[in-house]
Amino acid sequence: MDDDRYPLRATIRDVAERAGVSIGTASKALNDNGRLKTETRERVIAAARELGFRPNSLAQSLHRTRSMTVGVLSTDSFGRFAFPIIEALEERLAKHGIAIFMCNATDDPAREKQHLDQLLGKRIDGLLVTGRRLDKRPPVAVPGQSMPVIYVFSQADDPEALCLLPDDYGGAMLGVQHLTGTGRKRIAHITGPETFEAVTLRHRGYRDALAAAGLPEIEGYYRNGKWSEAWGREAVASLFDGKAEVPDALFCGNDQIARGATDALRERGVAVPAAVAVVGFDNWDVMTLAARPPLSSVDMNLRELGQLAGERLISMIAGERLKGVERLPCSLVVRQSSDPKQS
Amino acid sequence: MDDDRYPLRATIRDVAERAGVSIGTASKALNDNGRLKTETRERVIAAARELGFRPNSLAQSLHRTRSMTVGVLSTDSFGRFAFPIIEALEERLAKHGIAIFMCNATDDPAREKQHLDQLLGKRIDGLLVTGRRLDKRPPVAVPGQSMPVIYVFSQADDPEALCLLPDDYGGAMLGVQHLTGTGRKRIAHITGPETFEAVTLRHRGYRDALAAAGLPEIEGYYRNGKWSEAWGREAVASLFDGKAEVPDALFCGNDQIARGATDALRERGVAVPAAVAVVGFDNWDVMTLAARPPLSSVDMNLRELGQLAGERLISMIAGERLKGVERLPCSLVVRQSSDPKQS
DNA sequence: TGAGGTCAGGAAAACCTTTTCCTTGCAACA
DNA sequence: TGTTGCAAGGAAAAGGTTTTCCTGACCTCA
Repeated sequence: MDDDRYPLRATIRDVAERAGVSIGTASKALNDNGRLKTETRERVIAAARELGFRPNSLAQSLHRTRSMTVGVLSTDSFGRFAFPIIEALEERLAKHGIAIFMCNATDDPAREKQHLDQLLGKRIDGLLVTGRRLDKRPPVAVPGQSMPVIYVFSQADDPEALCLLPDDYGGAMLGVQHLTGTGRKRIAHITGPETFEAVTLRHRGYRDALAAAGLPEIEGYYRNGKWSEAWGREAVASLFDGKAEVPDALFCGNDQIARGATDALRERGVAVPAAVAVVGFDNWDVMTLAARPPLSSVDMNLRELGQLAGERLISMIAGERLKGVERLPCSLVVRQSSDPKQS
Repeated sequence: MDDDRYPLRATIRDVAERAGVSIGTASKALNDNGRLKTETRERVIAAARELGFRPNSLAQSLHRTRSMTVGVLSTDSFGRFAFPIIEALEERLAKHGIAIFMCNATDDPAREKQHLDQLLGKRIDGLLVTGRRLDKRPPVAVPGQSMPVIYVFSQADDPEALCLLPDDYGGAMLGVQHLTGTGRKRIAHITGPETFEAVTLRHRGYRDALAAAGLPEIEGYYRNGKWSEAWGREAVASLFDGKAEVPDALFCGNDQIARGATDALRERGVAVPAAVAVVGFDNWDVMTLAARPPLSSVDMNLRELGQLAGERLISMIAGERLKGVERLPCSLVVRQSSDPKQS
């Protein structure tokens, strides 16, 4: 073990020495500041390169008042939804030289506080909170407006907060309008538990889209259950078995339900999409592409949501004050389960 | 916008002033160092609390030579596999007060270099590289042993590097032994493309387990294809349709293949597990629990892998030198697809 | 009375950069 | 010749914290 330890890094003092200038001058040369002869500037830059000098951003941050880091606090052990968001966010911020601290506090307020303390100590320039959207969460306890906070795919119980969400209502409209527009008249909605705000919003979208198409709501065609394939199969059983009149389309609350429903239909010998069209929600390829036939689905554009969060965060760090709920439009991806012409 | 900007944070100087001591003394009081009267110590601590003081960890890091941060560089846009690993790692490191910078460089060397530069500037204490394991990746270019690097779920083409991987060979043995142990004689292996090292390792495990049980390898029972449900269905078709002798068990390279296979068997009226047992790989609940019947599967213990990575990284930061390939055992989760007695 | 010891806390260097303000040298101008 | 003006670069403060070393004050023992 001796002293073959990891060696020390070159500092600007080493660079200055090697270039034969003062450290102030070296700094100016490297940052393209001050009044220097081009020759001097180049000499410093060469010295820096030769030494593999890389400025210590801790020291820089200490001086400037920006750390060029933000925190991402994820409740809901960064699942399938948080991932694309965070990935897009990271990509967006990296372009501005901002790095992200990743923290996970699975609905444990104590761990959340601990993480928050740590992040505050690291002087992050902003904070992004994400997590499952069951209901409004208590706002993060950052001391007295000390930094911008954005909630993404998560809603804070605080009118001053900025929350970025997918437009569940509009997404549902989109899905159902696609079905009404292709001639479906008896559209059922099989979805998750009503404890999710998204469920009630999508339900509203469903109803409004039916109304807009002049279609009646049919008794028993709105079904709440779990977010699982098993529930999709079960719902199909209760909607179809022994019924004289059956749906000609299913709008499902997520792709797992949609897939379960599709499987159940196929096993009953009901043709999809000929007899019944199916549209899911989430556009999760693992489900939509593996289903037979592949599923049409509403896409929440989570990557766009993450990018938007990045932009908003940058604006707020620059001083802008933003608040309220902003909803990003969903889009519809049509596949064979609702349109036989798709390949 | 005026001056309702985000206010300044209290520094240790404010704390010292309020407690009527020098800043050195304040520091000692807060860090439980030096020789101080208990009364003084408590006065400082009280002052700190009243001001909501939180030490600036940038300044601390500047002084100590540890930043208490590590970088996570993920090629493979942190997919399903990287997630549990990173989550467990984060949890493990958080206990030691170490935060992680999350970077994503989807197989783009330029972005990787850019991220690396940024991380080096931030003086991370260590680096963890993760990503899809197709083949050995070129080692990360950290200048001259400047910090510990660990590859997890990824293998570097460098004998000096430490690589942490699941024991694919042992995992396959485990799965196949379970099948031979429950009386299966004709076990096929349906798996992914041979470009993955994991595929060849698992294949070896499969063969050795057969040999250990005194079973012959059967011509055509090892099948390479894609990692998809569709391939699982297709493989079953070619193994069963029009064949006089068929397998009595399928060991699949991942859960998607296993699920596709199970679906195909059911649709042919082949009873699972009565006539054919199925075992998957990955233990991905989205697949294993939704399949009918639920799938037995080999679990790579990715969370444990992440924890292990955290421990190793901490050791290496403390000065220990580690290298070589370390493989973590897999475990088997038995469900109905291979054992009718399971619920 | 003085030498030495302990206790409590202060002063200042160190960590690495950036930036503001100064100094020096030299040319141009009256 | 003396005054300006400018170019080039140095000195030092600042940013927040930790740590080493130092100073007094008080006590003990000879």
